[in-house]
Amino acid sequence: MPAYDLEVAQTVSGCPTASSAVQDDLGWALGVLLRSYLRATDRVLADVPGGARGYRLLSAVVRDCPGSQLALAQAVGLDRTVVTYLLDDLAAAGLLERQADPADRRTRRVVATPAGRARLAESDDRLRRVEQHLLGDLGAEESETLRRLLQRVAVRLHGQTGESLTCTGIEALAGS
Amino acid sequence: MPAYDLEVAQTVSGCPTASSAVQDDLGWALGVLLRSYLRATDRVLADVPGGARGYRLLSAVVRDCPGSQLALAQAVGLDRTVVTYLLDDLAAAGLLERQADPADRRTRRVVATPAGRARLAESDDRLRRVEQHLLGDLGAEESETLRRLLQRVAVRLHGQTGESLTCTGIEALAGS
DNA sequence: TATTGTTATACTCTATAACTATA
DNA sequence: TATAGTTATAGAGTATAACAATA
Repeated sequence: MPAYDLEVAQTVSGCPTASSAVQDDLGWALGVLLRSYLRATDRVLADVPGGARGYRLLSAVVRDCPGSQLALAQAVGLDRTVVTYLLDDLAAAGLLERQADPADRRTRRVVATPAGRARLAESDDRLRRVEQHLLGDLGAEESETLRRLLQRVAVRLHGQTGESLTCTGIEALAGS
Repeated sequence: MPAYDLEVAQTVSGCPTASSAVQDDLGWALGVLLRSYLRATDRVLADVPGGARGYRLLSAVVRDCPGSQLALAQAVGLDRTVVTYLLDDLAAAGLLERQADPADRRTRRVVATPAGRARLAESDDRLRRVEQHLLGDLGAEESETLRRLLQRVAVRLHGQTGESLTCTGIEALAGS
């Protein structure tokens, strides 16, 4: 994925010419798309403490059933110490609570509050709009084709890396 | 881009069910792809000092004609102080040189060495292979379709964000 | 006085390892 | 002794600002 000049074979004052056009390069397209994606999701999740990782955690709490923090950390693919920090912030914002577990007093059961569920629903909504916006002016059919192909590629890559399917796509944001 | 259960309407012990399947979600696919992309490029560029940003810089030096460090920084979208550090490492590795500019003794003209050009060529080669590997088992026709659609989307997004076309796709790595 | 490049300072993340309270 | 959660420490990375040398 080299850097590119605007034109294919532009020659500038004796310098070597660019070998590829922007239009032909997958890496460039992927880069632009992913960059836009990261920027947009970052902006959209600004009101969730911890940003993308906070969202991911909140999402897991709401959807994957509350469990211990350790189980939560593993499901989301974060270190347990990081989870502590993130939960602190999410709890301070009133989006979830740590409840005592009567069975094992070492563990804390993490439960989302109504406010947390509401915030999550809003975030989900915005994220869906972001996705639609990213695809932009593609027609319905093309859009569907792109989604399908990306899905195929992603499913295969996912199988290779052996990640937990419970994790969300935004997980990449953390660079974990 | 919510987190997902494996099944669409799996209900676990009274918890709310997951609302979407993995297969349908663009965000998830983009996340997986992005993660794989970053991992692969990171690995492939490990022998370039500064990693992806070092590569980007080296690439700009070789292809966009050597200029002042400031011009270089702007072309690549990095802070000039970071460029200083990166150039230090690239120069120490013998991939480029800082030459005095007879016209303006404040500026340094950055020029790639033969070793630098060779290293860049290798990196470009590997990056292309990475791209092909990412698309993996898509057929030739599908692969072409995906590239074309991504290209369309990317060109449009690119126009919206007003980035310099000289920048490479890997720029996303820096999270700039 | 403005500009190029460098160096220094501070701040944010992250990762590792200690610590506590239970079991 | 082992585990869940927390807190403390250290390191990398980044950003901001001060600095030296030219113009």
